[in-house]
Amino acid sequence: MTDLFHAAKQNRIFQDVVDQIQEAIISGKIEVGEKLPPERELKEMLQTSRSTIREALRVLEQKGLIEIKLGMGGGAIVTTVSADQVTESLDLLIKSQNVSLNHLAEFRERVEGDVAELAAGRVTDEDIRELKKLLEDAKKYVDMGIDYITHFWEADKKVHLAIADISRNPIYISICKTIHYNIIHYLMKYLPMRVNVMAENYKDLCDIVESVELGKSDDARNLAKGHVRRFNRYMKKMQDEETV
Amino acid sequence: MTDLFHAAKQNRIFQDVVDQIQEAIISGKIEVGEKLPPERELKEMLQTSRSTIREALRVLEQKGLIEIKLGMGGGAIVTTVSADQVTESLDLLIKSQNVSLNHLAEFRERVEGDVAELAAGRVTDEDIRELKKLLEDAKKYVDMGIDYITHFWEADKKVHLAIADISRNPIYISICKTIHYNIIHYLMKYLPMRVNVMAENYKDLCDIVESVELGKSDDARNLAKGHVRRFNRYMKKMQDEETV
DNA sequence: TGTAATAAATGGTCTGACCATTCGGAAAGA
DNA sequence: TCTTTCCGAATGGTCAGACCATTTATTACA
Repeated sequence: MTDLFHAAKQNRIFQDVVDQIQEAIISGKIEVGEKLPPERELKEMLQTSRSTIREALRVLEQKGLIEIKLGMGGGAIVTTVSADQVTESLDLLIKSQNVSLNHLAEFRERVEGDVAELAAGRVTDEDIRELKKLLEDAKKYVDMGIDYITHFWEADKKVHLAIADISRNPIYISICKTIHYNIIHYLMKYLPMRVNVMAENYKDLCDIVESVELGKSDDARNLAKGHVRRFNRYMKKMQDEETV
Repeated sequence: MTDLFHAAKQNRIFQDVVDQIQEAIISGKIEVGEKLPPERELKEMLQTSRSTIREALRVLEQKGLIEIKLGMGGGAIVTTVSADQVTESLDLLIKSQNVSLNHLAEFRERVEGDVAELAAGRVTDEDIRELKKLLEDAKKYVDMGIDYITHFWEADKKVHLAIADISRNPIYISICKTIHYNIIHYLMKYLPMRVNVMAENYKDLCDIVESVELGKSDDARNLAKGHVRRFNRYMKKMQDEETV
């Protein structure tokens, strides 16, 4: 029913099972948290075989509609659809379309700007406390020197994702996750391993957080955008030198 | 390997099969268009049972990595990953009511702005010809009146997607596709069925295309953003009235 | 030569068995 | 009586082997 996307391979029984269960979930006939009947019962209910039921469950699981637990009291539990599936498919898309660093960078500049802008308009005191804590972590790694650059990037990522959370927009949140998951590989490869890069980056983060705290949307946007852009330039430069 | 997202239910053999095949596909060891070995061979190669292989194939199929054909000469064919899976997951997310129209609208405003800006910097004469042709189509439906509003939205969508193409950034292209696929449902539901809405919209499109043609990035961005924003306001108003 | 019958390859389904994990309750011990 | 241990049932995971349905290639026949 939802699948306007696949050319309806007909006569696939498991697809019919998928459709029926998905319909039941989306329409709310089965609540989130509820358990589907065990495979052996579904088999009877739908007058089919267990293997067919299981293939259908694999599809539903991959769609993020159910989660399967082992053992007695286990089974297929209807889950709240999260952004994870969007993230995963976007991730696959990026990986297999050979999206270049430039494409990703161009996209990231704008997304991080948007997110910072939105966050500045929606931040709470609680959020600020969380951000400050994350900044402290980052600062720690800056002080510990270049050997901790990996830890620093982790902390940096956490700050960015925290800001994304503050945007309160699940689309931006999942997209930021995807970007960071994909960009880390480039960061490691192309960013110069110098202490002042860490320090510079840390300062940027502080500035962005400050604008967000003060609710200065435009500043937050521009700072975030500029921040990402500068690092994109670093990376591009390194990349170009490499290919000479 | 790609799945940092699921809590790694270990000891699931089919998951291991999924990972191995996915790795082979993403890394390019198997080219797009190539066929995977038949199930009975995979079974031997991976020292497992056919049902396990099949469950893995269901997952890969759902991920959009393979496509399965029946009969002799059929089998699992590696496909180019399209935006369809992203679209489908986002679609599910929206249906499960974790993403509201507001979230989608907020996101779209910015994305369309970005895309128009990029397009203005990269457009060719060829592109302009194509855009002008699409605008003519749209105009036709405007003139034909309110009964053709569905056709008009189709034409409108084509213009937006054409502009996305001109951005030359596959990430933006995929995301625009996803947005438009998901927003059409709201358009139908909430946009007032008045002729002047069509006319207004058409005029916006013309303005945007003109800025793109002239390479005025900032204008293009602001026009596109404003265009989307106004329609978001329309939709929000209708939605609010509905829930009173 | 062209068309129809046939065979072979391949995915789809079914059955029934056994294994692995988990949880609750029964049994054993303190 | 309370706690700990252990066993067994429920449930998902895997396996083997059979047969069906669809599609394509081949062969036979007119």
